[in-house]
Amino acid sequence: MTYSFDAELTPIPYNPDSPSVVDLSPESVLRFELVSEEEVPRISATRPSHAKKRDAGHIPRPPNAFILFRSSFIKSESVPGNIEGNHSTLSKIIGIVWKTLPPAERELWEKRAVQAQAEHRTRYPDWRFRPGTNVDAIAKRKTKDKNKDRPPPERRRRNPTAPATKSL
DNA sequence: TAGAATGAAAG
DNA sequence: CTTTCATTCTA
Repeated sequence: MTYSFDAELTPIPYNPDSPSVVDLSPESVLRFELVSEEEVPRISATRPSHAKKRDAGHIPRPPNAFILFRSSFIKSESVPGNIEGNHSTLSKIIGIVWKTLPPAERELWEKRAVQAQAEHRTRYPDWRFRPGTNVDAIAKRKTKDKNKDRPPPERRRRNPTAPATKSL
């Protein structure tokens, strides 16, 4: 058996001080930043994360490759706000772009996600993804428990893959 | 074991 | 609202 491996499999230069693995990302170009001290009160390490009002100290999950890509995409101002400032639509577009991304780039983002995970894990070694620890989730759970007899309305997400009456 | 669900960004 | 991915949870 002869397996052929790509000789250009990027050895991943693990440099603690080297932020970029491959200068293929737009961030590498984002070297200058016009940050007005006036505009920046003292955000310190407080992440903008406005996803949901969480108690201070809530540790957000590490971003996925897609999330990183989307953030970079929007940050890159690829789509001027005057064209579309709605992230809902942007997400759709970026989603398509993501699908059209070349495998190489996709892997690149994946590696970035892995790095983010590693960093996150280093910062919060004991952190763990715990879905259902939020009040919202708990409330939903209770609701489900009450209505556990009746299946919830089909969620408009993903495709149901028709179970095809699975008789057990 | 496999599917469901939640959570992440962000304006 | 919307995306995809990852991790967790439940049946």
